[in-house]
Amino acid sequence: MWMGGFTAEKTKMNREIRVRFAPSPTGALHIGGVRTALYNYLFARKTGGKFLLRIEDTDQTRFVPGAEEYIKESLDWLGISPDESPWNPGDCGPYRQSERKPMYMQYAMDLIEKGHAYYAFDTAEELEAMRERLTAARVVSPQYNSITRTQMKNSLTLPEDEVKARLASGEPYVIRIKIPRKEEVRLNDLIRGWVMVHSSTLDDKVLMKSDGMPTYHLANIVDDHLMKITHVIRGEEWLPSAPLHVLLYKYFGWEETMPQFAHLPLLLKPDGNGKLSKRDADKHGFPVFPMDWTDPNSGEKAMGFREQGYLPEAFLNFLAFLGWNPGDHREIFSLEELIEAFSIERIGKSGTKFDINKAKWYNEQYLRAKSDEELGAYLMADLEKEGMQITPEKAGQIVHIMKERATFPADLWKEGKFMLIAPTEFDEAIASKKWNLEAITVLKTYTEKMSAFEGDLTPETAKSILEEAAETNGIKLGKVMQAVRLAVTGVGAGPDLMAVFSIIGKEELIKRITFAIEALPEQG
RNA sequence: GGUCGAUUCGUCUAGGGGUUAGGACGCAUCCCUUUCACGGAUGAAACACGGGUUCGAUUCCCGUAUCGACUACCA
Repeated sequence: MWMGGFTAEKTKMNREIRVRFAPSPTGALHIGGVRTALYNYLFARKTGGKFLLRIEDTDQTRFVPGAEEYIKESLDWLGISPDESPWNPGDCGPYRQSERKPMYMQYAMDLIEKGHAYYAFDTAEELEAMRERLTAARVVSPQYNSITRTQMKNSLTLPEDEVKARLASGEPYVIRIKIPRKEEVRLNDLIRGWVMVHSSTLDDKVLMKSDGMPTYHLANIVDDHLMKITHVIRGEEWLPSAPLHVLLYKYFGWEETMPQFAHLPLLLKPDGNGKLSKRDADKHGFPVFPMDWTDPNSGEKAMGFREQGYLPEAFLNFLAFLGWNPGDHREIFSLEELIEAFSIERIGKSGTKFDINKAKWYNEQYLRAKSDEELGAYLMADLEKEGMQITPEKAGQIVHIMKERATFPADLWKEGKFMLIAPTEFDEAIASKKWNLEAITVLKTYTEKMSAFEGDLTPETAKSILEEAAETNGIKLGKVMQAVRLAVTGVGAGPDLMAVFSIIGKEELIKRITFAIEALPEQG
């Protein structure tokens, strides 16, 4: 007896840590779900445990084809693939609840035998009538509970013979949990501390549906137990039903191995209030899903972070900091560093508003850290789509001067195309201010000197020739620089001009300048 | 309505009985520079309110307000 508590603790502590991510395949995986998966993954890696994925598809009416593949691909893209899953099963399969269907009824029956659950035969209409009656009587929360169940059609009110007859006749029924009238239910949440709820505020939730499938409540307890889950890390929206789950563990006699709970703060809209939704994405023009998604039923499209040009490591870093921080001032974390620094204790309690600016900033940081070779490959791929080709060397040179000003890989081409395609139009505001006789004179001299130049056009040689051209005409280089840029690029802003010249090359440079002088009328 | 939860700059947050309340994003100014960007520097910007407890509260307690989640044979 005196050792009881000790052994229980010991048993608990010696168990291998196992956590799970349990999404429903009802559509694209929401960013909040991705964060939940990430925290589960980090916790498992940090503790040397296992990260499993279980598909919660007990609602067959909400099944969406492709959703499961979407979940898998999203996690793979981010590099946080589960150790055990439907497509990579371990010893606790199956990993789809629909495939576990035969397992649940015996547990529901166990509860009935113990007197913690009962059959109910009420139709949807009868339930609706009950709610209306209660609402009319100004009952604060109309629900199927210890009081109202005495007036409903269930195995608690019906004679035993009739219950048997109804069951035998194949009449549809559900199995409900019998919530005790007076009991304090408490749980120690890893993030929120002690949460206490009185059982009188709970209702007799359905455990087995009339289609023979369990509800989430039954299935998640049975499966977590069978899959030896030690920690349930999930969204805050589950907090209100957590006491029900605690009660179920107790009634099954599984208290000793009941997982610890950690309810994550919600991801909120960037403006106003409320949970982040697809509507916000459409409204603000940023994604809330990891990847593009087209709903197979409605045809509705949603954009993804991946297709928008977010790098997986940047997205991951951003996501990790939505509700968690390492406690110091570091901001940039690789997946390995996140694992090293992660702890549930440092997850915040309050909801987190979604700020796409921060996501962009992270992307810029990671983009700049990439090598010219890697980014050059991006650029070459983009160019190929346009039917153009350049050497890896040239691609490397271009991205080298472009990456400081890009947010997404696609910007490399979008913002840098002027280096491969000559301008046909010129920024009028710059032209009217800077395109004058002095500039034209210098540019003419420059093309002459450039034609005569034999050798490597490096940023340095390009510059010294330009300086000579200005000096020859007794003009200060700074005065005409903007015009020179305009002539070659068509615009007034961009990366270091001499580096651009070196990339463009001598022949093209002369062509562009000559064209500009012909095309642009001299201003005052 | 009920139950549960949350509340530090605009946003993400650190901190915690005595601090000039720290950092990051964004914003502004300046520097660098041939422009823009990068980078650097500087600046504006916060403890929801009211009561306690205390020598002292942003920090602890209690209320209030606000916001949110949940309240299905959905998860």
